Amino acid sequence: MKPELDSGRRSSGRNSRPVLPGLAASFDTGAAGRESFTIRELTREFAISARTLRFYEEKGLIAPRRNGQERLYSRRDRARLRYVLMGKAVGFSLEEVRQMLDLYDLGDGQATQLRVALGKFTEQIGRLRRQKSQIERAIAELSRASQAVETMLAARGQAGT
Amino acid sequence: MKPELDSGRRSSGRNSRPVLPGLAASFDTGAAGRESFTIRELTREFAISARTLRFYEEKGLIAPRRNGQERLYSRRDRARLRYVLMGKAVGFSLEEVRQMLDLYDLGDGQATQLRVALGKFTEQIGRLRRQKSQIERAIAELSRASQAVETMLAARGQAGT
DNA sequence: GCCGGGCTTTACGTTTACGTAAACGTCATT
DNA sequence: AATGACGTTTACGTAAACGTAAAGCCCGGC
Repeated sequence: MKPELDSGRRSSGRNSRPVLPGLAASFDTGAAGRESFTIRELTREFAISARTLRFYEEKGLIAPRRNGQERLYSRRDRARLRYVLMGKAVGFSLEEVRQMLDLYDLGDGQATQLRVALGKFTEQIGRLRRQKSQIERAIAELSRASQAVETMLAARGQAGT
Repeated sequence: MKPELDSGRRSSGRNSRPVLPGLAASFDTGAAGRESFTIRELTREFAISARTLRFYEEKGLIAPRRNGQERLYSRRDRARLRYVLMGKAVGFSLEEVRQMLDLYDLGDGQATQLRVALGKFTEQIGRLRRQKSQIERAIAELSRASQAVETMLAARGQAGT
């Protein structure tokens, strides 16, 4: 299954300043002050399930520290999460997002990493454009079909009169 | 997994007269003359695998008669297949296509059936439009991000000089 | 002492549309 | 008899991103 375009409905006030790599992370808008967050807080802020957060952790996307058993998310974890959600929203798979995050972690903001990310963005834009034109074709096709059916129905109506 | 928009690359000459319900089926263009087809012939004509054809049969989309063990596809089967592929191409799931085909089979071209199909078309157009605008948002987002990264790279370049 | 919440882990289930063996039958060649 | 090419059936595997139990730990409250 290809990564489904996320509906992009985040609920973080109006603070979401979407950009992406080494950008969203550094700006770290919203929820100022807070030092760490519980899993519930994040589920509420981003409107995702706890399962989802654990799943992301399992996939190596986020790595909150523990207070005994409990997960404690730092602001950095939260930033990464936002990055993940934004990545999803623009159609990246979690795996792709992970790769970019990993790169980003290596040496902060190195040119190479920026270029890699840029490449991925460009690629993704291409994929999206192709998808878009497919969708446009499909819409055109369906519109034609609808027209045809409507015509048929009209004919029936006439005949029935 | 949501039904992925098919690439829509059928190879049936230039004869594909796409419309859809009770239309494509009746026109039955191309490959004139032939009375029945083997599984291989259809795989070649429509560029799909034999597995796919058997799968469609398993799902109740096509029901070729048998010559012993061998499947023999009639022109009607072939028309249904084309309908299925076109349905896929505009984003319907096989299940949805099956429903429409079933309807169509009941009483040929009844107004009710046409209306049902029309409803599905309209719905699907709506879904596609929503997808399209999501994609447009994603593209815009990614373009912005690319711009930002390029700017950063440019800054690096400058700094390095 | 028990109840309700919230946290945890492990692990199987879901969806869609096939791919991919495995294993065998049937002809026509070679 | 062996090799291909084509056909068949049964049935498990795959991808992506979680959902959904099931079962247990720990805490405050009544």
